[in-house]
Amino acid sequence: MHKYNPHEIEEKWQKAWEESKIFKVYEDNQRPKYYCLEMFPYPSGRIHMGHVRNYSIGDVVARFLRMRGYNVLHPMGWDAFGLPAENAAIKHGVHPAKWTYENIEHMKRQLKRLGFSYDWDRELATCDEDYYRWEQKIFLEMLERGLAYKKKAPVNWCEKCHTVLANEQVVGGKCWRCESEVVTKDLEQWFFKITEYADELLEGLEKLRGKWPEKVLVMQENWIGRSEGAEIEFKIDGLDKSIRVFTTRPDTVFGVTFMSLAPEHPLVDELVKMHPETEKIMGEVERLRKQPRSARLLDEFEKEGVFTGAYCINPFTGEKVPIFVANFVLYEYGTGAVMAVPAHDQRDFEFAKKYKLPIKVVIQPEGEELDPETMTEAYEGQGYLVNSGQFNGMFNEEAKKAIIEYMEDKGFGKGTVTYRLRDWLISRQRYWGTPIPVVYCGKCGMVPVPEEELPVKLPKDAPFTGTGNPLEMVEDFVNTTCPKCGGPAKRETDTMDTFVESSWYFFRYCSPQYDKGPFDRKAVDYWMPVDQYIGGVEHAVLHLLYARFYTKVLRDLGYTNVDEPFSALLTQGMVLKDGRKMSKSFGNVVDPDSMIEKYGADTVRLFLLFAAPPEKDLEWSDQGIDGCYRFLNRLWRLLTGHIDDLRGVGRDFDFAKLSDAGKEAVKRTHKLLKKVTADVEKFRFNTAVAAFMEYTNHMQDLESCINWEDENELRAIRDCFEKVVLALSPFVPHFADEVWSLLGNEGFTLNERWPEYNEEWTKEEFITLVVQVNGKVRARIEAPSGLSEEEMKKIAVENERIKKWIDGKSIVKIIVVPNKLVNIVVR
RNA sequence: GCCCGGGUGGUGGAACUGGUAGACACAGGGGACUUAAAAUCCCCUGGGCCUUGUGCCCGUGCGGGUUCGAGUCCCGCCCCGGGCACCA
Repeated sequence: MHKYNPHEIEEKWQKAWEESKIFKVYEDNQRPKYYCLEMFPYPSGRIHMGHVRNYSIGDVVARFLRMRGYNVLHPMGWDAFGLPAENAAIKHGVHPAKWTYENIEHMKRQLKRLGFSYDWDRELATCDEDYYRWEQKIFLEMLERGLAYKKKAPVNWCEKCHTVLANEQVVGGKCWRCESEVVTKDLEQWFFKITEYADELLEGLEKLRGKWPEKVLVMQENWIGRSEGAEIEFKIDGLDKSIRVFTTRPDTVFGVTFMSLAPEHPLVDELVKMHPETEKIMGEVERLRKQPRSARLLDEFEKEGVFTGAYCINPFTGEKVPIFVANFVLYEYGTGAVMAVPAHDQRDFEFAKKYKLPIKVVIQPEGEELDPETMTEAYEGQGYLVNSGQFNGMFNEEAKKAIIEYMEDKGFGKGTVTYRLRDWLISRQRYWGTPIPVVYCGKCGMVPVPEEELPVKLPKDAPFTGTGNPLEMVEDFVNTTCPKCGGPAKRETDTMDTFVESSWYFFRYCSPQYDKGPFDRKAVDYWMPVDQYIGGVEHAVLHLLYARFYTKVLRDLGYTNVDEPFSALLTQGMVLKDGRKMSKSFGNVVDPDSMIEKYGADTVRLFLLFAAPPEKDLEWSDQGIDGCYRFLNRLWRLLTGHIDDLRGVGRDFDFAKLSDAGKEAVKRTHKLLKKVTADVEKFRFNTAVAAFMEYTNHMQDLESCINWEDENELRAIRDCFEKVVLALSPFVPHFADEVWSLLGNEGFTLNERWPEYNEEWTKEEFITLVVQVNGKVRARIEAPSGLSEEEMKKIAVENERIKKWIDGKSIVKIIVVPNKLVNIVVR
């Protein structure tokens, strides 16, 4: 008898799979397609446990569906552009490309050691010219359509690193890398017009309800932040201009007592000139403008404002309203101007108290009299309008509509919708990214690089000094000729945010070598959308929103008719050690390689599937994985213990002629198959693995009772074991293929059909009849299954132990749950 | 503050649609085998009580409620995790 030797068999089967190209897939209209995708990794150097968990889950799904007759696309690749590569270049002098490709090499070997069923012929790296050239082409088309544009915008800028930082790279107002203060700078930056799709991105979420985690849907909803309201124009007193405000509470417009403008608002300079002490006020405004944006966005940051000296006119009341500049007003949101109603907005209330501005109540709640003199906070609830002219007495929700209608009629306002979502800033002043394919000509201005000149390649050599954008310093790259006039021109040196690459890689997988466009329409029509996407919840908004947006853009550019890329989403939890995320700094990293070394890949995969349901965080346990290894050894001994007897016999057997133990074994097997099938369908891998363990325990008990001399019995057991092995295949594929072959079979379990179970044999002959008296369990009785209600009642009532509880009492009623339970209600 | 999750033994987690709470595993205790150890196998393992039984009582964050019956449904709290947050 062979001992379970994971390393030997894993190496053997991985080689066999590779040689037979078992994971290669093609479009095939004869079979239903299934696109199973896991988020591709950043090639940071080594695979970590989080990846192994993610990909183990994906592999079960892919292998299961393939065995169920689907044509499964299961690709893998590399999200290969990004800052760590450039940091490595700065720190160790390795070229980002060398660093990245070496990491890919290593991580690919690690993934292969884990036995995942990827079609490696579809592998892609986003830093390949063949990949990013198509991204440049799509960019040009977006530019043409106005979906990509350049504008001056306030951004986070680190003086020391001489580069723009994304919001998430600003930690507590400081640069995450050099810890120097981040300032706000107005810079020309490239944006994608994601706001144009705000409504569609919001509505699209409805289609995904039930198939994406609710949490992710809600996060995207919040992020998009649609709010309905109105825009109202306030004329400036003594100036032929007006201020437009956005408000969600047009019903409170009669309560406006001042106006707040964002410091960046373009009218501010002009208004301040109306103040007698222009210079002093301008100084104050400048001070507010210099407050870092990141700090201004914090809740605790002190709210302050400056009176501009100017007034505007409330179009409803004709009242003069003072105009303030306030640091809490965001220029990017709404119109950058807010009508302040201190009685009904807490922020305005606090501001009014601070600067001693009037408070005017215009909404009265029922059964309560609001008095501006005694109010301690704003009343933001509903009520009836007062002090509001012809709208007095109206319920405020009604008044919203009436006031909007009135304004639209008179032409100084309208109902409108605003979003929190901003356009996507995609410029990065970094080397290791996709170059933005435009040039600047002194004569022609900004000129797109013609398509036939793509790709705009990253220059191989660039100085990685740690300051400034290396691309700017490569003369050969920067200096070029204008495609329009042939004159001297400068290249754009910004590269694209790496989230752009990950926004369409799933399309590229469908035809990764296609050289006539980003992807082959036919292949995409066949494979897309992704049927099951699996990855970490940390991408709930960023990547998953960008990818949805980009898909809609590709659709509108005519590349596809898919408008939601991921039909279903599973967000797996993190892998923790000692209750926290694994990290080098905390020294609690468990290295997958060392675990594979110790137990083999199958054990590692099995533990990650068993230790927690996929969507929950998983606590790594050295003892836990040990338990999984012991289980596989026990299972191995069970399945191979009589292998020489089993190998020679057929599979057809006569159930009726089996021994009791044989019958029991067959029934256990079919019940197991039923349970595992149902669990895998629902992604409940942890309970599926538990079912295998339970099965193994029971079969060990039966082992000595089974008649190993009887041919019919042997045939039955062989059939059972083969079915079990097939069901194990998605979980522990090397183990399964080895036992499959020891049982005398050719080929791979992955090419076999998922085992069917016989419903007849999953039925219990006997049940435990639970008898309750007044809802408390008082007896458990072994009884044949399928009894009628009357028979169950009879058994219950006549039971000795039950009699004790019901004698001398009157039975009020008896509730029967067929095949399960009887509850006798007595008084 | 708002919005999502979640709270079950010493631990990770089970429990279909309201019907036996604690499957499976880990840890712990006891035993078998062994000169010994490892490996393996067997038994016990939520708390309490006594009359040691096929026993009784309590027990799924807390307090109420609905129901013959609640971990599961409803109401009100507490705690933990995550997300958003001066968004007008």
